[in-house]
Amino acid sequence: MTAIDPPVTLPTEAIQAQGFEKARSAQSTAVLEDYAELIDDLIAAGGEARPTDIARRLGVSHATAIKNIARLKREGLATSKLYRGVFLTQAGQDLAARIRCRHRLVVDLLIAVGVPAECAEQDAEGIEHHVSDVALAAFGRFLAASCG
Amino acid sequence: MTAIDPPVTLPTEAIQAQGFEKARSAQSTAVLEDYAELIDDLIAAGGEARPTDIARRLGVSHATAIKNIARLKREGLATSKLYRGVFLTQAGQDLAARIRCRHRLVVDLLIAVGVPAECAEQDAEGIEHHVSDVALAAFGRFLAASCG
DNA sequence: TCATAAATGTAGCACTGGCTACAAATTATG
DNA sequence: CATAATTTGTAGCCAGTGCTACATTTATGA
Repeated sequence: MTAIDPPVTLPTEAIQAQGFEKARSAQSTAVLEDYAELIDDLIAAGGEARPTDIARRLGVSHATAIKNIARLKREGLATSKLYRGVFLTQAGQDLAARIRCRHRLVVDLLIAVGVPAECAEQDAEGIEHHVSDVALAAFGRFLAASCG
Repeated sequence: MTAIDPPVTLPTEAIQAQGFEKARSAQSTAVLEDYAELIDDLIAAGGEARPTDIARRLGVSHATAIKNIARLKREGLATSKLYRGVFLTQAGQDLAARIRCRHRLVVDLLIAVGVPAECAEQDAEGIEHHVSDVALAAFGRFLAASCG
């Protein structure tokens, strides 16, 4: 294996900091995005999104799920009443739609460059929150060109 | 714009939870990885890595940088003495090398599918921590095939 | 119906990673 | 050399996201 040398010259501090800042900012909304998309999926698949199901699908405790659902409500993305299921507001549904689109494109691109499907699906879960609109557009063009 | 329907059937809870779990786990090490790579770069470029420079390049306060450097030391990835620069242990250097390799591959792949270079560089900062070894290998094969 | 199970919600804790403000040390400068 | 500026470090705060443990409500079934 060939060693990879560090760059002799670094990017400017401002440019580099901008990249890290974007990554941190993306991370802070990643949870909201995951929940919105999952709730939308659950409602579409079974008519309801219950905290326990959400928790199981995310692999967290139900208490954690409820706490994050509360944040969704604070941000105006979801609604719920005591001991009832969770629903998305219009803003929440819009967000879910954007995220789903993003998710599909990322998965398709990964598969197009040779990543096994199951792996693509799992990696996309972490990657999708960090793909900018510019990159996303490029993904779309690449896929259109490569597979019609 | 065509609407994208949610999937009628969802993946099993276990599989889906696994993807989210991987993303969370990747995130928890992302900070360590960023610091290790940056420290390595700074030392290579200028012979030393000072907390203030690290902070500026990451776009955080120096206090935050110092706190995270402390975590690097706790995890055995870096060393430093009072009022001296930061250095990487062998483990830290190994980590930095892996991350750099990963970073390069991600940037190259993004560029290969049509993402503008500056955008690729910034998006990679968030994406790189979520690319599995399997996907990384696929990236390498794709790049080798597409541009020799 | 009433007891039990399941689901939902609440409270409190830990860790991470931001921040500002202040203190100490080092470096630069007049 | 003494003072000022920079750098480094510390302390304390907040928000986010996990967790367990306990309380409450709803659903199930004997």
